[in-house]
Amino acid sequence: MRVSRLLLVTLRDDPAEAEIPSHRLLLRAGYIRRVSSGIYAYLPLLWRVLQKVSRIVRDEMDATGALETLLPQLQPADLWQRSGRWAGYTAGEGIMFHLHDRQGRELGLGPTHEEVITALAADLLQSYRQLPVNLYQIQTKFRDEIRPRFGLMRGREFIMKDAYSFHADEDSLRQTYAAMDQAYRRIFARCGLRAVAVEADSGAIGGSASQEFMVTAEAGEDLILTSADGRYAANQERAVSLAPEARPLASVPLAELNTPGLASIEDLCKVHGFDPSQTVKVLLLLARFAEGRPQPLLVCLRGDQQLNEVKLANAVSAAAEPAASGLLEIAPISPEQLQAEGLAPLPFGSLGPQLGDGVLAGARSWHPRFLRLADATASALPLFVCGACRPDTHLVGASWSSLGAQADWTISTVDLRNAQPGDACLHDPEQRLHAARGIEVGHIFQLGRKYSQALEASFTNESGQNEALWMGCYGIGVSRLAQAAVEQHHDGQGICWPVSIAPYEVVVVPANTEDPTQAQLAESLYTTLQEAGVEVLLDDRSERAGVKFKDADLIGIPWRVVVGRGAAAGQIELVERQGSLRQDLAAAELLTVLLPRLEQGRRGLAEQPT
RNA sequence: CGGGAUGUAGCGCAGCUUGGUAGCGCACUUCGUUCGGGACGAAGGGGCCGCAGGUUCGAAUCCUGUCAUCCCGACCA
Repeated sequence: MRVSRLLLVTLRDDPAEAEIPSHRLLLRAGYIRRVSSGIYAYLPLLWRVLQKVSRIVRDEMDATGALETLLPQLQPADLWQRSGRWAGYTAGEGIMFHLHDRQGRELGLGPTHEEVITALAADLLQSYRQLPVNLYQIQTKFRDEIRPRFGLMRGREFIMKDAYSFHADEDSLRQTYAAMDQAYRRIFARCGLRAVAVEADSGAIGGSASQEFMVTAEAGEDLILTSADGRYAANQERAVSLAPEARPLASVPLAELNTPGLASIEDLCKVHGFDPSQTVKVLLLLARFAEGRPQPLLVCLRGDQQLNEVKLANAVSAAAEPAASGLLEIAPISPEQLQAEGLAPLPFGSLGPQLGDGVLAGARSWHPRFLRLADATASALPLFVCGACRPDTHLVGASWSSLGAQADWTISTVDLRNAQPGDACLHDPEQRLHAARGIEVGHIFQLGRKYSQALEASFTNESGQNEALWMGCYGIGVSRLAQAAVEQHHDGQGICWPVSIAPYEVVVVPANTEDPTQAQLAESLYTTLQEAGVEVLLDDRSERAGVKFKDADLIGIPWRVVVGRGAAAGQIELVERQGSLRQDLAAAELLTVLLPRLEQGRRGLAEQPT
């Protein structure tokens, strides 16, 4: 391709709307244009990148025996009602774009495809003989993100590869899950990305085991915690660790402490000389559901620990009354909300675990009893400091039994704390957790039978019995991956694409187009490279050399062939975008020198074939 | 949705405090010189000052409303 015909529009200044390097560079180098918040046009250069990523994804998926398909983006509401996800995905902070057709029927724009594929499986899959089967597609997904961000990183419209596998039993599911794990590692390696697999929360998708693939980069939205020995890696949402030991509280009889104006753990400890690990803090929250009444929560944590909201949401979903389903949100209870419910004000700065359900009596819409949860670090404290449930008063030397646990109320112990960098690991307390930031580019799930049961997708097993299908699902954010690659591979001059996903592999730059010798040699090398199967650009623009070099660096073409002063003597210069290689050589030797290196680059970080 | 910020030419910005009818750099067009790391000179073209009301003889500038975009939080590939 000739650069003069490429519609290459590069910007000299950083666009004000972009914050992180990859977003800035994709805009500056002419890869994307914003059409609306979270909605981008993929310009020709980016489309080539996306196609290359897709090709690698296809290649590896096909190699596992998965079948490519293409499912509708416009999906009927009733499918989602049957799976129980319509309300959660459309009401409140739901992310599904939805609309009515001319008949008044409700439709959603597919944010994911479990419902469609499962309905299809129910139709197509009858016998264990057809199993296992794994279907995948690469298409645009629509999600009305609460906050679109960072260009392609979190768009409202984005390209995703999603795969769904169906199995006769859990063991078969585990095998395909493992095969996907391996395929994903190869995909990211072939794309030239350093990615790490971490244990993950399953989120709204549901199911049991799940694993995320993170491209490590400063701008990543996720915090990942890993052990130095590499045996443990998890998203902080999910990570478990050993909390630091609590400082023991001197054994004193239960006593009240006057604490005017001390409404935070920090102030309380500062004034009275306690350590935060000697205190129990109590959070009052309200869980709202798609179905069922709001549930007040009383959550206890050791004073030095932080609440993990994902763990809390999972615990609440598991423990909520049967009538409640589709957890929408959990938020702190405010004095205004209490008033709206017709309830008396509560002493928020000095709450204790012993706060009785009586304070909820007469609530207009809420469940009249607290769901009481305590983190294990709080439950394990023999003696602690906590609020007395009266303004400006705390208790010293409290214990769970002295407060009346088991008698007037019970509290469930669950893991609710955030694991922190520096915490000891469970698998080996000598190992500490280290933090890194990551961009989630892939996520694989063992779904189990959640969707197949809801949508009645069953098959006949070997003994003639009908059984619900076992399912797995496996996603890769293709457009996000492209931007993640830029985030991981750039420098002060621009993008440094890995060869395997670069829009073009080589750019031939005649330093001076006016010089016929240079122009002719450049043309001839351009042809030679094309004939050798190389994806090559010829920068035939009548720009000065500096402009062409700057643009080549900015758009990140991995190899540059400069045809300059040495052209008359048949000498050219070969420059690698990333790294330091820069060598003069005879034009006739170009293929001999370049092709082996290109071939290596095309494999990305994947192992050499043996 | 809560908190913060910004909307002036394709991009980056100034002008707004103190109202007088819009400017700079880059990009674009033409000509000339230049030609290995974003050249120089000359001459041009391009603006509903986000939008709508209001105040005023007069509004980019003051007031009110509204829309859009970005950042921090909840969501996720």
